[in-house]
Amino acid sequence: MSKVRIRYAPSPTGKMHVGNLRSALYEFLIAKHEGGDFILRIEDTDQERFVEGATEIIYRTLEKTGLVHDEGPDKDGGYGPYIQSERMKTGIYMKYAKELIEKGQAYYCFCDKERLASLKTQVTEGKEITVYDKHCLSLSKEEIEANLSAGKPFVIRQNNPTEGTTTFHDELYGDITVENAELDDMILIKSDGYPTYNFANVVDDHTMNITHVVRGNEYLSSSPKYVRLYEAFGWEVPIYVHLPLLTDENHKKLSKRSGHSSFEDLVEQGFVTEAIVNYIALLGWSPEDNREIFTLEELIREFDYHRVSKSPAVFDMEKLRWMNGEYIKAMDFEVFYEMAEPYLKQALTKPLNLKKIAAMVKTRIEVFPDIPAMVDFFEKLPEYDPEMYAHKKMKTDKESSLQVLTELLPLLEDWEDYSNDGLYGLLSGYVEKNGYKNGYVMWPVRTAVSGKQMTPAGATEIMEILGKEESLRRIRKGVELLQAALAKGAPSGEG
RNA sequence: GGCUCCAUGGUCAAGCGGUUAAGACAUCGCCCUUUCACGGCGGUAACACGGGUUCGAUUCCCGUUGGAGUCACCA
Repeated sequence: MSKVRIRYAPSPTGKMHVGNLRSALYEFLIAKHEGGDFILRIEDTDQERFVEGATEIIYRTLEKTGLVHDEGPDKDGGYGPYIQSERMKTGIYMKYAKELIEKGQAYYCFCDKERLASLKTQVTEGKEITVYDKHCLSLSKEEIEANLSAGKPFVIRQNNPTEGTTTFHDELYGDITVENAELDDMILIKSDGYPTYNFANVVDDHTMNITHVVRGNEYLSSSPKYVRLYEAFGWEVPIYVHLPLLTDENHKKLSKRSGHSSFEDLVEQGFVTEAIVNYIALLGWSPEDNREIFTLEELIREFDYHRVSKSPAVFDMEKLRWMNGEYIKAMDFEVFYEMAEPYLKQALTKPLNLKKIAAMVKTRIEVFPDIPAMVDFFEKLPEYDPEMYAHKKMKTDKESSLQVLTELLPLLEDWEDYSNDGLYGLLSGYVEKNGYKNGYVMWPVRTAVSGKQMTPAGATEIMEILGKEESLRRIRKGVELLQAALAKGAPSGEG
């Protein structure tokens, strides 16, 4: 059997949304699992939708995610060109279209927009479809010649039979049969001379020796038409693998048009590339065991496309966040620090020990942008409600907190060792001497030095970062706050 | 609307005739704890419905219902 060759054939129309990326991933994985080649082909036959720079985004994304191609516009493997607009210049599409005309499998069509519009039928509220009526199929050879030499614009259409059925086989979905009468005479060559996706795809896949056509299942219902093209040419039909769709939480297909997030957006939102790849690999495929965390290498080894599911999968941001958190926790600290630093600096400008703070935050975030809101209290004590001092489980209230802080203040003023260990020793000594519970003391201290309900570290760790002066300042502030609150006669906490 | 595909908890999913129907995310509770988090333990929660086939259906077949995709000189 010949070597497996699978292509990823994106259109350069903007950023790569996750559905596109998932297709590329699966195509890459199947090819590599089978020891085959992964080929990049740029499908830019729609001049109107072409977006400047989009091709670069494709290269960049494939490189970042590790989906390195064996052949492509930048890596000729003997099947070039790999960009359809360049292939067109070789005249390949027109040549094959004419071959089909010779065989009676395609025909010139000179119908203008107006006539086509008259064919439109409304099927349901807001939805119109046009089924071509084969009007130009009956044109005589003389009429065609006359039109052509008069320079009349034309397209070339596929000539599908109106009786019988066509069947094609998909590796996942099995045999799919449709009535030929359902097959529209789709356009192969547009009036601007460019081929349509439908045609270029078949010609290129054949001439580039593609063995497995792997693509989204939005193509499932039009595949019989492609199969007819292969058969019309007398070419071998490739192995088809249609992938289940990725949808949003409303179960609608992910698409650029609907503004669904692209790979680049996710990276901007603080997701790690490896986590994104890992997560989308699991959307529509599962391994034999229960494992969920995979490197690309491991995916290549495990990825058996027969285990790809047939039903669509919802892209769940929550689970991606979880997985991203797992990747962050497992990350080497230096790597993590490099990525976290900009977010730390976003909230912190004072000379603080950023590495220590980074270490605190590493196991507690899911995405990097979680960082600023978690550490901003180091920079500046936020305004806070004295009610925060009351905590049921710690058995603290405003009175007890005031007492603890007041008693602690002189001890802390005399204390010089503001290391975490030193401070913890001091505080636990105080706890022990008075027969308190840890939390009874730690809670009010932590509240005073952070002014937050939630912090990424305990009281003494925070004080170590803050230093003596700032810690004392914040505790005095806490005392003031509590005195003021109690003087107002506000009811104390539940206790 | 025609055609095509799909159908296990809120989500991702295992299961491929006989199971107490896995696991993960989310959610809830408990434990641990210098709060939260992390970690540990546990709970709630699913085979869409109706017919067959079979000794026996989540699993096979048919229908119903539901959902999705597609019906362009876009890919």
